[in-house]
Amino acid sequence: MPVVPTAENTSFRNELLRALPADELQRLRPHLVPVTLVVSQVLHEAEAAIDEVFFLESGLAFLTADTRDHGLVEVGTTGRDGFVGLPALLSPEPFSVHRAFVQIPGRAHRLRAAVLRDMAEALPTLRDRCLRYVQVMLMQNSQIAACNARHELPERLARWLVMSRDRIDGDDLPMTQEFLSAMLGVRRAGISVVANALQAQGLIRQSRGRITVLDRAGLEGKACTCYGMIERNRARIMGTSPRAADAPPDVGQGTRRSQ
Amino acid sequence: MPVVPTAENTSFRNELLRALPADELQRLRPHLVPVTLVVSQVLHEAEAAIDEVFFLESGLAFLTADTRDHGLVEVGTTGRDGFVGLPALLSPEPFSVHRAFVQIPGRAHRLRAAVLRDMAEALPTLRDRCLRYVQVMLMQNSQIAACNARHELPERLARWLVMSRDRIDGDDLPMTQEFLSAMLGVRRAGISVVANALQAQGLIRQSRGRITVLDRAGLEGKACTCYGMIERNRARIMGTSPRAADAPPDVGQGTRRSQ
DNA sequence: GTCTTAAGGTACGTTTTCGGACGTTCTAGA
DNA sequence: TCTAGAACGTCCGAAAACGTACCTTAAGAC
Repeated sequence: MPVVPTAENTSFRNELLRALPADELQRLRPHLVPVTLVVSQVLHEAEAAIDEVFFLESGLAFLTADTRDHGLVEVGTTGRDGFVGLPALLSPEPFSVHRAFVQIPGRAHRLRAAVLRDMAEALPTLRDRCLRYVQVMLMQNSQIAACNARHELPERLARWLVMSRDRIDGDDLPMTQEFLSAMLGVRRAGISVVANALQAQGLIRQSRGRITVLDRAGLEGKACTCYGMIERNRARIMGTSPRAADAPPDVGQGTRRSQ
Repeated sequence: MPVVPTAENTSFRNELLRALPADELQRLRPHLVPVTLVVSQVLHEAEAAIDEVFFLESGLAFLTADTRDHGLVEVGTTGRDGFVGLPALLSPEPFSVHRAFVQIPGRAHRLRAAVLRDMAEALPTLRDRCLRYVQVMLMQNSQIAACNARHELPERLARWLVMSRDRIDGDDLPMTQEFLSAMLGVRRAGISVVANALQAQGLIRQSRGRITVLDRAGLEGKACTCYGMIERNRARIMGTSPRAADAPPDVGQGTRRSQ
């Protein structure tokens, strides 16, 4: 995704922060605290107040909803394409419905929720990018809802792997079958069978607690249509080009930045 | 449904509008166009621009996501507890990912998307209430995603009926089994079996194209935990009391707010 | 090197839902 | 009043996923 680096934004890899003009970044920067994200770190506990939000630079975080009787299920994924702590933008006493935790370690910029709220008030581009990301998450959540209701495990797993792979550097996904089964809301044994099928086709390679994507395009071919829906809509909402390997050079939507 | 809108009867039934102070309402009112919502009316087409948003006064609208290969699935429900057209608040060229349509006829106030955007800029309470509702939809979407992945049809249908019932006047839900099956993403035959079981237990009564809730509390008892999660979180986000049967007083037909 | 344990492969019967079909009943319109 | 079609109840075999269990294997601790 070629974004021309300027003197101000070169240090950021987060896609929301990279989109900010120099003056906004200057206002925001003093409040950003660089932090390291470690595996299993909980960014927000479910049904707890949100004091700080996180703009990811690398690594991957998952949001899970609780069913009470049947464990947690993944409802959203955030990498450096967004930030964790959407409610900070949406209400004055923000609290997280979901549990947000780190699965793939990395770095982030931490920011007090109240500061983000104030800053979004003052900085139009920041607000625009963040609210667009809210819309992305709305879309992602609901597509996952439809996907969970309609599509079968092989397609869902493939979609999930591609989406995760898209949001990180490299092809290694450090996650166990146990973890995948929890995220998709199925049995571990089911993941085992499907993952072996994908491996037999040469699309992934499994080792213990790690899955390596060998053929991203092939894997995308196995994924359900939801992958394409999510990526296309995400690109349209954010005003960027889709990630898909075979994507045509999409004629930019309104607020396409120069490149 | 004879509602007589006298010139003085300007009080709103929409919960977002009811929460506005007099001055904000006065600013907003000239832009509100009262409209009638008829069955099957499409408020927003999927993947199309949003020109107008709708604050429902009565009736019920559903949002559906498209799976491409397996039809539409319900991902959200809006009655007079909210408004249809969230993206109007989130981006300058709003477009709807979902198809939004009317299932239960009623009335609404129509508003140009651009006007809502401008008004939300100027009117703090309006913005607050609407953004809170965005958070409610985020929460609702993701709980439905988890529910679709984990819970079985009987519980999901019960939840769905109670949630719909909560958002309208009375106990009659004008919808066919065919429709219900599409919303929940299952076969019609499955709905038939489960609905008959609920009827045998005296919780609902079915006629052609209509389901009457006979025992709301009993039906809630059959619903999965997601009902409680959604209602509790909705109340917390909006700052109102939960709708549940055992809730404290001030809950009659929906949540009454005084200003 | 050994030991411990988490991670993963596989198998069993069972339950749920599927896809499809057919017949019945009610309702709207000719 | 009659009729076509929508709405619904029911049934079938098939497929998917379930819950559970047992065993093997690899990685890390000592």
